[in-house]
Amino acid sequence: MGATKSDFFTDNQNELAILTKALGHPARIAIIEYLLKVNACICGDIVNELPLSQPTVSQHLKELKNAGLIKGSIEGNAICYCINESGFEKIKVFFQHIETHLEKRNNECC
Amino acid sequence: MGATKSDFFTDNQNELAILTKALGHPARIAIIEYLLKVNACICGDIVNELPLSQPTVSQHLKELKNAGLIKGSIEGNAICYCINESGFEKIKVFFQHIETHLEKRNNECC
DNA sequence: AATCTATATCGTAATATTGCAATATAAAAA
DNA sequence: TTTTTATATTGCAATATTACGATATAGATT
Repeated sequence: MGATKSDFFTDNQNELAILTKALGHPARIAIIEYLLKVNACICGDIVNELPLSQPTVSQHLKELKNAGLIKGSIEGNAICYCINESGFEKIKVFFQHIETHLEKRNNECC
Repeated sequence: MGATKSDFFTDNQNELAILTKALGHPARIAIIEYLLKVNACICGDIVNELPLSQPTVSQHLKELKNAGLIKGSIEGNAICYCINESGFEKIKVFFQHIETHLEKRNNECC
């Protein structure tokens, strides 16, 4: 027990959960917001920006990258990070789906 | 160690993290999708729909409710659950913010 | 009142996440 | 080549999440 029963859910449900879970931490929201502001930066910039140690920031970056929300490219001895649009595109589709449903039914809730 | 340093982030960052974190599990994505489909239902319906026990479903519903993504109203001895639009509205604003930024900068990434 | 139905809560085990010091890796600069 | 700079990885402790059996709660039904 304790492990998520991913096998019993659809690929789409698991994929969406991975994306939203990756956003489910204030540090990672802050990283995304920072990347939106500066467009691209290196890990050290984020370490200076956030109240977290370098290993912790590196770990959060790894999670965002694994989820497909950011991408990093080697730039000399540093790594340049930026938003990965395709990850956000998938979430966008999900929320558009929600929007459509909510607009149709006029909040005729229980 | 181990606890999230919420105090060091903005209210908005923490709020967004709570909302996205609540969506960060395939069972909870499945619950939201089911609620979109049927508009409103009781806990037992979701238990029949998902491969999870009643206590586990009840716990997931509680998390979605605490995050502000669903709401429940007492209906006899059952509880009727449905989508809470205001929660999704907040996430929508965040993603619109992202959209705007990504459109401006023409993916001139590193 | 006794029973049924529907949910919530408690307790607990398994697992995952968060955070950081210490250390490893690897390219750049001296 | 030694040192500096930038990032990743390892190891570990604290905490949180996931899941469910057992049980509690509370309204409906008989």
